[in-house]
Amino acid sequence: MNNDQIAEAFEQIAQLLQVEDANVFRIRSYERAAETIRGLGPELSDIRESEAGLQGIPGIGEAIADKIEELLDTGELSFLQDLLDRYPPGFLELLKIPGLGPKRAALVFHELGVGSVDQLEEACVREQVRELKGMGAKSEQKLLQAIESYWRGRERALLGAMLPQAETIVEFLRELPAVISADYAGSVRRGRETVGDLDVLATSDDPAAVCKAFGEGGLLAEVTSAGGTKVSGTLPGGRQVDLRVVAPESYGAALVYFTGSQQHNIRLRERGQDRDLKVNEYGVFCADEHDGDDQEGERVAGDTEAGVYAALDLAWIPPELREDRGEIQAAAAGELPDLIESSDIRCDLHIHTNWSDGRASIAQVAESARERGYTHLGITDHSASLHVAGGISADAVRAQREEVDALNSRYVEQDADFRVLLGHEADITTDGALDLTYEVFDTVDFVVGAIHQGMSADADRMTARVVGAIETGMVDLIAHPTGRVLQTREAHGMHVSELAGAAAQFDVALEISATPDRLDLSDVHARLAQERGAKLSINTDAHSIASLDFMRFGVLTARRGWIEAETVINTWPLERLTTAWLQQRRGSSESA
DNA sequence: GCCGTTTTCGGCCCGACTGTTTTCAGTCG
Repeated sequence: MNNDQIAEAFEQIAQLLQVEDANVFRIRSYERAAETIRGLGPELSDIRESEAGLQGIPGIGEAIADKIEELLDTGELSFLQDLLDRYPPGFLELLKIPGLGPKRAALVFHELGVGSVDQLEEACVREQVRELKGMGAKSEQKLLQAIESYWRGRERALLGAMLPQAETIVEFLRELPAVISADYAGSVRRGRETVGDLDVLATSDDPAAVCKAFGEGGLLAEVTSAGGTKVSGTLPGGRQVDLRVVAPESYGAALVYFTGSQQHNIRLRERGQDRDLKVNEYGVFCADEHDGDDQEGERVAGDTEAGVYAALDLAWIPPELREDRGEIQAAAAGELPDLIESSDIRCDLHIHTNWSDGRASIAQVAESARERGYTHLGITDHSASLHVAGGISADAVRAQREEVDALNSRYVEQDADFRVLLGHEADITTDGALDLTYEVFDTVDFVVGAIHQGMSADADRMTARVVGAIETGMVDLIAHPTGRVLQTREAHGMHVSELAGAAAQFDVALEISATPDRLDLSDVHARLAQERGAKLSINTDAHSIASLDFMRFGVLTARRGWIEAETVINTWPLERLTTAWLQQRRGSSESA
């Protein structure tokens, strides 16, 4: 079992214990364990064998460690199975309906026998739910609406789809007269690869006016809840949006609170408690000494995020790191990473042109890259064996070479600070061979290795294929290393730790594909790779001009992985990339 | 269930909004 599967088991335990009305702190322990495990780079099976062991992981004690061992050894967990056996198979899905939490799920199950979303819908239509204690006609109606939008929206959406929408909403808010400032927060601001709903924050001296204007502004298909400082609703696509409005002096505290993550916020508030400070979305306050007195203590911070963190003796923590994955300890010790920024990116090294399955010409792509402020660019069309993507022959590669050389000559004549590199995306075939002739290898400036076929093989075989390609010394960069496609295809089992080790040893870069439905390596895997000493490369894998804009999603993913600019070859000046790295690598592979 | 050089027991983040309520539980983030 891999880490995600084990985390999933603990999430299910937490949910079922909530339904069973268990101790809330016991539930929190399982939730925290699940999130911690999702954020781990190394596999639990490896950690178990290490010196520190499973209980060396924060939030993992004896009981949970035992359960991890059982899962690793048997693939099953009797404790979870016993819980699951008490409910019908579709029961956990019920908890995904907004407005139906664990208490009401237990209620409809025990009173009405409802054990799935379908059955809940039926019970609402039959007006049975309104008869239950604490429920009424209105809650029944809300549940029906929630079910409908659940069917429409399903699960989480891709960051690539939601970030532009968040920006649109923020623009709208900023134009309202009553709004002083507005920003998006939540998981979009943290750059998570998928997003459940949008969280937006505004400051104003007249919050009620902002809430009213937002609710009536036409952006929302439906308003589900509206108060004086908070509005919730759904976008036309069914996606939920929450707006919160606070006074300017609370802006920083509200931004921290609303950006999360939940676990990060809990850590901050605990840290506040240690210092006799109360942290909430309005600010940081001296904890009140007097019993039974509701008066708030003196405000010590709140208008800026940096002030809030400073009050807790912490450096400001970039939003992408706020996942309770060690960032608070790092901030306390002054050891936060110097994260890569979009402005550090000088090139995109994985781009398809109309020589294979891309839409634009080399010259068009190059011009577009120049406009984006890049100083160089790598063209990488598919190798011959990838017929479905119009893979190109050795003759075609030679013709590309001539075209690229001619283009570069023009840049030299124009005294332009821009060059095109000719790369080649060589397929790693099902038998582990590299679809690359020496002729092509000698013609191009660099080679990207990638798996596009035979992805159902097991983890050992998949890893061996890619490591084998790395060991040829003919590959400079591994594209979308684990092969996952978000919400479509699971990562093929790949031992990323082993892969990163080989990449570090042979000085091969691993890609963070910036394509929104890939983001592969993931944040967690990228962090692991950097820790193992591997170089990384952030690329769009663009097949059109517009897709060059995906770069920022790759940068966000890298930042979530604690990646510094130095690790990423796209931040290096051209000379360093070509002379100091590519040519040196090729020299060493030829002499080997 | 986890955690701790003040603690191995007794703590564990904080607030808004809704609907069904005569004062608050449930849900959400």
